[in-house]
Amino acid sequence: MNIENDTPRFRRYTARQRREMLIEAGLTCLARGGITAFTVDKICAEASASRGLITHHFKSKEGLLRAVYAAAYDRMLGAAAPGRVVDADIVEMIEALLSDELTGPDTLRAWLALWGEVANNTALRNEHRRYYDYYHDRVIIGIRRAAAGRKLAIAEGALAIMFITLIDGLWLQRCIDPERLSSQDVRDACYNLLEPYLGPIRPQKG
Amino acid sequence: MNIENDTPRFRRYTARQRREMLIEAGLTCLARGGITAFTVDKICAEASASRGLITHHFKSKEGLLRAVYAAAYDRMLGAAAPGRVVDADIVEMIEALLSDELTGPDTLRAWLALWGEVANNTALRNEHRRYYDYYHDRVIIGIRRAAAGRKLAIAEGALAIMFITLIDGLWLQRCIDPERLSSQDVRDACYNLLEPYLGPIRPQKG
DNA sequence: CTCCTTGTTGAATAACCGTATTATAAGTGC
DNA sequence: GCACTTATAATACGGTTATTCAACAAGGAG
Repeated sequence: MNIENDTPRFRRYTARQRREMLIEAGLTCLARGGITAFTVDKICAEASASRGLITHHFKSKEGLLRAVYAAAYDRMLGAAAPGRVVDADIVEMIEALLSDELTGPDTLRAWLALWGEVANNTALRNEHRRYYDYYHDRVIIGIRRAAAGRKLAIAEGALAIMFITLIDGLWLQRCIDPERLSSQDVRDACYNLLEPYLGPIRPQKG
Repeated sequence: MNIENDTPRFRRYTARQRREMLIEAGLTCLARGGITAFTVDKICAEASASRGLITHHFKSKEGLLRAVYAAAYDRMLGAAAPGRVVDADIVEMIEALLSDELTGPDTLRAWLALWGEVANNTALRNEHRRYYDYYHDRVIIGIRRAAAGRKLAIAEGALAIMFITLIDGLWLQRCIDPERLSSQDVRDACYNLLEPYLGPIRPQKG
């Protein structure tokens, strides 16, 4: 039939490209309406793809969700841990974890939806633990360096737990009600937590 | 017809009783499977009620969700703020906020699901703000009392934000992965946060 | 130009969703 | 014991869900 139509009916991407498109669309849907909006129809519409593709590339919707979770964590760790914070400076780590890139409302809403799934999905929780361990280790390294040559009045591990927990809480609050905490409040909280134990680390203004 | 059957076909509760049964069932479903499991069918099955009752008593499923959120917050504040902590002792407040009653896995999973909805539902967010303001005020009172007669090196409001945020983060982490943080880790984090600013407040063992 | 792999489409399906509606009966006031 | 209110049950309905599957076509290999 449509021999005369010279525009192809669809674009054929590589498997890798299409997977990334679907993951990105999944994150967008999570940010837009939580796990309720993480729907085959909505995701495929967002990605301009047909319904069958999620099954084809990820075996199931659940498979896509796992890939989305891994991608979200990779972005967070990519911004906060390796590369640009390769020498694990705790101040750089704080600034990275509080950067607009990681704390935009859409990103945080997606995280909140994913956390909810981790709490209810054993397979996802195992994935979570691997990533969390890596994150935790990076923070400890940063704290250890910042405290170099000084005697800490607290175990590094305990301080790392407090720091990570505070970051999580800050993200959660900014997610639930973005207008509540200013970005200055958020930074102050981080430094106020660490400085009693690490001494002054707050970067000078200007 | 069934005149001979002397056991009534159903029990007729007061509106107040039935509402509480449905709210309780709603919380159970949220804890069991997140917002995805907050379903008319599942809730009514859990409450041993028929499907029409949610509409009848709450006008809509959304109405029940609002009631569930209010009930969850009332329980939290009831345990942590008034009555038993009427004189706003910060240590009692910490112990109440970390009590098994408030930090059981089911309770926390329900909270996580509710937070996800608050982030996506404007009507719920307004409700949230009212409760949160009250909670925040109680914490500030507790901090002010603990610091009585001493000069704080930090604003009460800033410390209250840090404290509330840390509690939120602790709940979140225990919710995502309950085996991660021991209850001792959780208590230590709270006291480690406050003591640099308030001085020793940790209760002695035994 | 032809074959073949595989990314893609979209209809079909069965299960489930929330709500509206109707009939019923339990409890209350009289 | 009668009438009335309303909590309850049960069904029906339109919409949405995830998944399956057969047909299709894009693009590379030869």
